[in-house]
Amino acid sequence: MRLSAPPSGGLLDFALPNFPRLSMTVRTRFAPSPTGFLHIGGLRTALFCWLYARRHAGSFVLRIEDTDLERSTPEAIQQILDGLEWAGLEHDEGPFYQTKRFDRYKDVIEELIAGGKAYRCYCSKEELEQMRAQQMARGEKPRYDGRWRERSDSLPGVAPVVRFKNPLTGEVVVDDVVHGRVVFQNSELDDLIIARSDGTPTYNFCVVVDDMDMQITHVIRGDDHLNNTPRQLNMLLALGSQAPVYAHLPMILGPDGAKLSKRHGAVSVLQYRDEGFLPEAVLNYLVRLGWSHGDQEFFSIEEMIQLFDITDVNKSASAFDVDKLTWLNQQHMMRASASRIVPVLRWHLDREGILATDEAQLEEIVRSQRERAKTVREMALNSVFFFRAPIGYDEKAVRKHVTADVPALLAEVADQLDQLTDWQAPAIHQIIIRVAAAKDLPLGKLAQPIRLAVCGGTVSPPIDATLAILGKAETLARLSKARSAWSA
RNA sequence: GCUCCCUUCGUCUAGUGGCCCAGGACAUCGCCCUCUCACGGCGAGUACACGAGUUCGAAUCUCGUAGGGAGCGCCA
Repeated sequence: MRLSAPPSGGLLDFALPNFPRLSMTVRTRFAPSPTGFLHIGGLRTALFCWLYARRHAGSFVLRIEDTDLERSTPEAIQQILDGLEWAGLEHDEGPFYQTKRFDRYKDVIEELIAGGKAYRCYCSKEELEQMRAQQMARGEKPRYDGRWRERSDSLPGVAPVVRFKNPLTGEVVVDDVVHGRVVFQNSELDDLIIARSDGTPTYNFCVVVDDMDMQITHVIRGDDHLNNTPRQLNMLLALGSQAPVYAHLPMILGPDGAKLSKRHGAVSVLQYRDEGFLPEAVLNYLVRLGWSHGDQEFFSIEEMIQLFDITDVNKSASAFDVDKLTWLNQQHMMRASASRIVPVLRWHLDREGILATDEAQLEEIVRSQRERAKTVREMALNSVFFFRAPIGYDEKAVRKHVTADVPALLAEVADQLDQLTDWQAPAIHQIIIRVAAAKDLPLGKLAQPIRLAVCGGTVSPPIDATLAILGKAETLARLSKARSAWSA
């Protein structure tokens, strides 16, 4: 049985705790909490989950962990959805919202209490705080001491929390795909709260119920969760479920090696889109953080799917390096088909207030600009002159390149270009070198003034290609305008 | 404080006992190409955290030390 995506917003009722797993179809999930934007770390986790599911023809489930009613926002949910969509990490099921599954959690909690596997605790927050403070003072690990574990009475007027009865002895073994065998002593764990005094379930508990209900086979997440795993495993076992495969990914650090946080280098993945990065480049960069395939640096999405394996993932954290991302971005721009880049370029031009409609011209721009731009945004910025005549000329460049003979030289070139019927780069090239040769000038002495005249600056694709894209009429108009500006 | 995790060039990494006085990539620097800017080519410097042990032989195995990180919440 495969679960198909239920109609959006519908209450999920595929709660099948003891339902035997009928197939070994891989099922991964990405489970962000919507308390902020999706950043690069979250995207990498999502990518690994997605790749693993794709590689094994499994399902990638999206689950929104919004049990923290205080901090979850609809805007954050939308941001996450937009980020994943931009990256192309489409999910097969979901998004499922934990807030829509409260009834299910409540049932499981009751089941646990009835089975003697959980109990109500009437401690006040103050009481717990005091307990922790005392333990810390004694140099002990702060943890709940189980004072209500064996009680069955209640405190009138006090709303209790529900705690999971964690085993007191023995050990929990997490066979992690990335970290290997990690052993935890149950004596180090305490009875964690699974339902707050207002009745709402807590994170660690919801995760367990969801992973079980959604029949997740591979839990791939950040290794900041490694410490949570033994608790979750104990609950899973108490619910009679079998454990999924765990893979705890190393964290991504900021450029300086410090933890990536909101105020420290972490930005929304959508910002990378705005800065002109291609999603496939960002994914390529991310897949190489903690994973490698020999010396290969460049991966298409297809190659990633084909080659990625969770068992090859590294254990150590890695620092985010924009320079390498930028290099990869250019590599992807250069290797992609021009038609792949055109819509992105158009989007960035649009943001500059330029409405570009000529598809063929845009393709030419991509072809001539992509090796001189590291991002599509940079490409757009460098290409503005194709759409808008320069409003002025780079002064320093004028001083350097516009000598007394330049106006006459431009007139000569303009005359010859005017005769040209075949407005193509090779023919334009012939004219320019012919004029330069006739005047016994190196090509640069002529190309730079022309460039300055049509672009306003000294940077552009090769001059023949530039003029070819610009078109005959526009080229002649700009040459004429520059000539009069420089004749004075 | 306690528990758990991590440690190869500045950065991402290759490396699973001899092929490694450590390979690739980004970045840096130099040279070449060149109509600008790039792309591209060639080259240079830079790393096995430290200490013991096992072994004929260790980046690779073991132990310890140091450093970094995570968790210990009625946050996720």
